[in-house]
Amino acid sequence: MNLYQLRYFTTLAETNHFGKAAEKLCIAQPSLSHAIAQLEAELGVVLFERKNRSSSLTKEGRQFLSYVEKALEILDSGIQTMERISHGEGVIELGFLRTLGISFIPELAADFLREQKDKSIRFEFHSDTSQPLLQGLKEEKYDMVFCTKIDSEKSIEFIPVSKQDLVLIVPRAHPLANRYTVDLTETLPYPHVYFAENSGLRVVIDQLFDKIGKRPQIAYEIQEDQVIAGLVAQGFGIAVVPYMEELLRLNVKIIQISYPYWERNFYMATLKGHYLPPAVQKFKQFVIEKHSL
Amino acid sequence: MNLYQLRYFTTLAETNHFGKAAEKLCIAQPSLSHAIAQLEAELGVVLFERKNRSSSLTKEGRQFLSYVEKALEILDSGIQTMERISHGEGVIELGFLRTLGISFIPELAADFLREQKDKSIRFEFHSDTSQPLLQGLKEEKYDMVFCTKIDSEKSIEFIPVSKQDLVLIVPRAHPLANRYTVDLTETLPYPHVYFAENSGLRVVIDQLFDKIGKRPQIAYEIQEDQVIAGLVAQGFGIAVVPYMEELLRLNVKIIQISYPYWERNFYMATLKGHYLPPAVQKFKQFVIEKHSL
DNA sequence: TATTTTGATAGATTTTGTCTATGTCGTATG
DNA sequence: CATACGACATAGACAAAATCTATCAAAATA
Repeated sequence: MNLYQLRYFTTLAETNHFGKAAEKLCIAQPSLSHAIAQLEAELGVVLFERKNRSSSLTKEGRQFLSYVEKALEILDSGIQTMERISHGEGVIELGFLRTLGISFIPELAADFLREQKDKSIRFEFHSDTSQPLLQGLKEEKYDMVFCTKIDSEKSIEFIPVSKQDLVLIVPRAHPLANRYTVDLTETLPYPHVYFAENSGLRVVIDQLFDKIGKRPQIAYEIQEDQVIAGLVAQGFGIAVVPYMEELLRLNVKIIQISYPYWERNFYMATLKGHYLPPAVQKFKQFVIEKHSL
Repeated sequence: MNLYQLRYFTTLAETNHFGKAAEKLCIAQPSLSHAIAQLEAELGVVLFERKNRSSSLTKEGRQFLSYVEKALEILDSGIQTMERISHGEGVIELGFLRTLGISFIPELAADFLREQKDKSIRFEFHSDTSQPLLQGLKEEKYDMVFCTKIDSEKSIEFIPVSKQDLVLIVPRAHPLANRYTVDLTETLPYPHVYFAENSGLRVVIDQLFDKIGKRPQIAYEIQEDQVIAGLVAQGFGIAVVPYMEELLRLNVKIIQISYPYWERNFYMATLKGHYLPPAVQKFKQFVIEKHSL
């Protein structure tokens, strides 16, 4: 049994006429006769009543038709879906760090969509910390994630796309406010608004202070970097935070940290050697060409 | 696209290994590779991730698989149904006159089923009058009907299978009770229990009385011949009814009608030159061989 | 009875599914 | 580090089958 026979069958069932159906199918009439005869032989059932003026489905033919129509309908919608995907349509499951969700990812996605006029690509956005993101990537929950690098992951391809410095922010009226750079040791006399335990950056900043062998006084512990910045602006303390555009709009002074040096790199991560759906492949190419460092 | 490719696809999706799947499918491994490659080319989508140790479905592959599995399941159940029908299984839609439903049809069906040990043939029974039965036959509502003949129906094949006499029944204590035959004229002095207007036999018996130029006195009008017989047994009148076995068990005397002569023939009717499902064909053959007159 | 219509049949041709043999790539192994 | 092996792809030959054109047979129409 073959698909084309089933397609011929449904067409013939519509027209009830071998000649007309063959014409509709763009084949010769004997081909259709042959195909239907073969189908009937295989099923052991007569599907059409060949009458003098026209043909018509038998009882079994009608019964079989209902199965075939349903099956073909499902199959065709599957084929259609695949063809849409192959033409670049599709959903890109994007994972990223919360920090990147503020401006980098939205701008990147918007840029990409602007360039892809006719294609209908949708993004699904998922923010999390690096560990779960990479786990999700390996489980194919995400097509692509933007996060920090973990060197032990041999099966993942990392392409650098963005970096972020850590800066000190202080209220405008603070003693350190007119400095351009500071050594982290100089911040120790002042109470800090600090990242909370469960925040991704807590570990990083702890390590930074470990390099100078001291920990700061902690006035408040907060998860969100934006909240930290807000508290600093209101004079609740000083803080080490990743640089973000938003800081410029707040009532804080931004000061470079001269020592210890630290730079945080962000990477686009995909499974190494793994097939990427066309839409994802396009997006990856776009990021490499326009936004990689 | 071909059916076999879809079947290969589902098998490969189960094993995730070209070699193993090919073995399961009883084909060579390159054939499978070729078939899948062709499917992928046609859909424009990569369905399998070929990895070093084993293969696995891509995201699109999983999506397509769900469609294909559903479609094949429906198609296969359709094929199975057809194959069962071709092996003689099936439902026979049987239409017949109510009269025949008392003993003739049940006995015929039981005889047939007794002879068809392993086959699972079921009957659907529908009783009606001749006109609607033949109409239903032409509309393929019934596969076969048992009724009286209508000569104008050129598209229907009638095969005689049973006949039935009209007899006079009277209560045991009736003046006519010890007669063996009567002329219908002799029944006119006595009140009749008569078939109602909408009964199939009313016309027939009216015509019978028209032959002697008179109509009887009507005491009661009833549709069902068995109810008529019951009323006669209880002394409500006399009646002309078709002969049935049941009459022997009632408290009535059965008397032949010597004049006018009348005989009612019953026929098995099928659409002329029309394809019959195997189960129906078998039953028709059985009736012709064992029960036709 | 001749003609038209409809579908089946026959034989040639082309397509395509399947096979065997071999190649390539990447991983394990000595 | 080279070799062997496992897993899939590729190439070319062969066989099966789907399509075509031409023709036939049966039934209905004129």
